[in-house]
Amino acid sequence: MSSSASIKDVAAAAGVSVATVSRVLNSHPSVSPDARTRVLAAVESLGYRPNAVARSLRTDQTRTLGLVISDVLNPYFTELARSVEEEARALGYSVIIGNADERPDLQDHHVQNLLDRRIDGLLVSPTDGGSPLMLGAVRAGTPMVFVDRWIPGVDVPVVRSDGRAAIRDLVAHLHRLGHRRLAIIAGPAATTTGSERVDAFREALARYAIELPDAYIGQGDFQADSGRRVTEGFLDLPEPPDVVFAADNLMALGALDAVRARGLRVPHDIALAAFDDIPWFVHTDPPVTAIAQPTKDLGRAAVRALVDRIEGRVPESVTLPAHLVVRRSCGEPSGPRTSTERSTR
Amino acid sequence: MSSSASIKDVAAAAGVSVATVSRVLNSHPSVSPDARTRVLAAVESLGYRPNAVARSLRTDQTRTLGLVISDVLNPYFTELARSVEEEARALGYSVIIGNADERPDLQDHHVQNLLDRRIDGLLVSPTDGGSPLMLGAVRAGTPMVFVDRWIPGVDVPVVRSDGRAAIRDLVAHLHRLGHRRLAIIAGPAATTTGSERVDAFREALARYAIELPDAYIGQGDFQADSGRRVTEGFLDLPEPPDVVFAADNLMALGALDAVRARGLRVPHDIALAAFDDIPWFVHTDPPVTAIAQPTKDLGRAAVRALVDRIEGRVPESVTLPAHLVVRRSCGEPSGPRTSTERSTR
DNA sequence: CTGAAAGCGCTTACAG
DNA sequence: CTGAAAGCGCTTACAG
Repeated sequence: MSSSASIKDVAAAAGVSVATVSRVLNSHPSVSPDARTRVLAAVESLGYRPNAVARSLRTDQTRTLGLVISDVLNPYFTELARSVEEEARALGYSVIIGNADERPDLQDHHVQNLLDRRIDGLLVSPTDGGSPLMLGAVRAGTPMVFVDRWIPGVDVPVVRSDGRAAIRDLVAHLHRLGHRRLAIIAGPAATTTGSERVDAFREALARYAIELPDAYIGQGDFQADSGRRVTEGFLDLPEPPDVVFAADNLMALGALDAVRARGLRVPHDIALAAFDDIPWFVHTDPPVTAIAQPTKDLGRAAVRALVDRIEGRVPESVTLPAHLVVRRSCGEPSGPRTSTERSTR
Repeated sequence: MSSSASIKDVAAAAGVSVATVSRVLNSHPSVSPDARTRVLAAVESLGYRPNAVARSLRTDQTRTLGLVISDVLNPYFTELARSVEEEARALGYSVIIGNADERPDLQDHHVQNLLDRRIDGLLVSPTDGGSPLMLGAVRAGTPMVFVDRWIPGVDVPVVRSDGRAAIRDLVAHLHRLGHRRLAIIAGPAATTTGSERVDAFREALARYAIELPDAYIGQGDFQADSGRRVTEGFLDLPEPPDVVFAADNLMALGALDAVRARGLRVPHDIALAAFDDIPWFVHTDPPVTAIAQPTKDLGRAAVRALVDRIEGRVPESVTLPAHLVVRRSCGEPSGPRTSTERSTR
């Protein structure tokens, strides 16, 4: 219960002023070797650790980044969060994660909390089109970078991956396998990834003169339950689709649940593909064809952009390509169904 | 770039002293209705938000909890972290997560960082037997609670689940299916969950007069790669096991990778079971039999214990039971192999 | 009910 | 190279 030593205690023990202690702690050049030695000895023997709270108040920097993501339980965001933390640590920053759970109100709660704690910068993957709070923070000059999703019309660097080419590849793959009735489980239209993936899908279909009727666009929210619900709707259609493309991996999980609950089989009865690849997709029944993002690189790039901004350099937006990973959930890649265990990648 | 308003600005705008502003902000009873109204109006019009850093320095509390877990990428810990954050938020605390990645040095880094930031209390799932830093923090009186894993001989409340009964059920299930050569992929012996699960497994086997030879104990580290490596070793044995029980879900993933790489089939060639259940296990090929922990409840209980400790009440250790979820990865539950899609739970 | 003042633990011009 | 002093933005006895 020994309340920890303060800089005063160290100064007293070393026989110097607190200013000198502070200088050696911050490796300020003008300290005599003798003073330095005595201070270091005192620090050691007292087990002194500077109070980061006091330092932050004084210097007006917390060396902390805030990360507000849509859903920690989504393996994509978990990996993103991990990569963010690693890069931040390498650059001398800590990160506080806020989980918005796809709820704008929770997102605002976390943004406000992070701002109150005076984080040096904010990384956010917005759940919606931008609340007054978020827009206010941007206007107030809070260093910010959007990652994965962004808010159109707001002047903030964006680090994301472009899935258009991969979605074209996916549609080509599906078309080659003979699928013509293609449906999508979309994310919320208020998110960029929600609307972009639908747009890219529609454009890719157009190349084959295939329409994307409204009945084949299911409105999900990036969480498993919505994937389940939407898929049930598709299966109830007079003319169900041949393929369901889930705009994220959790909705794909929900789709699998729904298909299985009906006693149907993938890809025999209905094919499935997902945006965002995860390790488990190799082992699902069947292995799931997915579009993989360079998640680690995105996290790293986002932190670098934010730290550039914080430290007065010019941050850059970054767009990295995603790529298609073909497995067996849309049918056998070649000819009639065989038992080949093909693992592309 | 408007540097945010301070309490002084509010006081000036409201025509009162900063003390009065502070009082209304902290809902101190003795403030006149008139003063309160003027302060609130000033707060509103200036968009004032108290500086949490300054408040923390003054009150010596940050309303922040630290959570140091072994591996965020492990879905079990992700769910635990989420539950911890939810309960903490409900009680008015924020949480900073440190990811130790099963490395004692990283664990120490995070503990030190959290301590420097003066978190009010620490929740930890220790990666090892306890570093001098961790033991020192306990001795210094840092409010602490262990969750999932703990350090023997250290007087800190523990919130965890007891897998013994579930492991007995698992072994009974395996025995009933005719399996006699049972192997385990263990976690690090330095962790309690690492050693306990092996002990419980050995004890359960003893009830059937089955030995657990050293060759059937593979040393893993709770991460996927080790599960892969250990499983390869098992398969190379002159007499490979009938069943592999992975002590966590990531090592089970690695085991599946290894089995598939050999072109073998679960459960036909080798059966598989895992500690820690995850949603994907329903959809793997085959669905994986697993032991499920009440993860959400553990997170909640851990936060409550820690907050009890922080706020001067007496914290209690909590042990919750885990339970077996039978699926198809150990063979058909009844009679010869059928195609029944049984989903227990 | 209210304000002036001290103080939380630091850092940093300023003067020497 | 060093120390005294101011100040970061709050809270809280203390006195009135």
